[in-house]
Amino acid sequence: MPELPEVEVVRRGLERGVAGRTIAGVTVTHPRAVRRHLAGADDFTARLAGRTVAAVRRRGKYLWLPLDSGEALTGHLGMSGQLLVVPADSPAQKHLHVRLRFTDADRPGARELRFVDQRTFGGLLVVPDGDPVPPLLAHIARDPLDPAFDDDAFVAGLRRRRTGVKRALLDQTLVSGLGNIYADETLWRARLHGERPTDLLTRPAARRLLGHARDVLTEAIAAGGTSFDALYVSADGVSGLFERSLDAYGREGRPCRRCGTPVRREAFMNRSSASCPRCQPRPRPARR
DNA sequence: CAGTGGCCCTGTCTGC
DNA sequence: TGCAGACAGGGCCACT
Repeated sequence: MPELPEVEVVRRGLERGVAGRTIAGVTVTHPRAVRRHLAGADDFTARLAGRTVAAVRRRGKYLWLPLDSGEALTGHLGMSGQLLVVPADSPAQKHLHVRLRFTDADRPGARELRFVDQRTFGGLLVVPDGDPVPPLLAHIARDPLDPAFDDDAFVAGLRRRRTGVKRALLDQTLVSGLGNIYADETLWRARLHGERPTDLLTRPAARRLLGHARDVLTEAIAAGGTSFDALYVSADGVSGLFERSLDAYGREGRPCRRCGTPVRREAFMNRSSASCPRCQPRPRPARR
């Protein structure tokens, strides 16, 4: 479940592995992987051949590779997507969908870029680049680790909404990078139930919430991300170690690390939320 | 217009 | 043993 920390770890791996290299050719073996490239797989391939990767950038959970053509190879990992930099002669992964070979492919030990995705929620496409982001991503808010993130605008935007705080944290147009794991972790640290109404949060509480989000994202990056299974690995195939630091997510029934009360699990938006019943009491039903 | 819910996918696990 | 169903869930879009 790649969220900001996992995507950032992948970005760093790609920066080391493919920045500055020139694409020799591309093979799409599963058309669904490029379904968001509306002009089709052939057009996708044609726009990449011969282009040099200038950099590797990220906003929220999106990655993009600016090219020397003024376009950008853009990708989202969805739930199970992987971008791997592996030896060009290594065996194909089970769910290998796209391969990018580089112009140094004839050199011994040459590595290529592979997009592997079991659940096919992720995908790649080529779009016009832009500053600070491709227009395609203009609706994605900055993430809390972005130096240009506007804390005051976040606090105001959060309190202006009329919804639950977890929904707001997951809304990538308000703040990007958080998914179910890090939203639950942020709420646990902030001692807030996810259904607390956003418009009733005080400014200091909203600011503390943001601080906790920043902390958990930063710590998770340092740990290499969270890997529950083999579905998330870095570009070099390494699993992250943050799972052992999780306080809420995936800890249903186990004692809260703060107060010992068993962590609860509740249905939420066709998925689930984990929280401490004592540290994070449900809001009173009566409101307004 | 903001908020909400459905849908897309496949592998793994659980229950009957 | 086998099969059906639940579950994992980010982003987009339709609907209210």
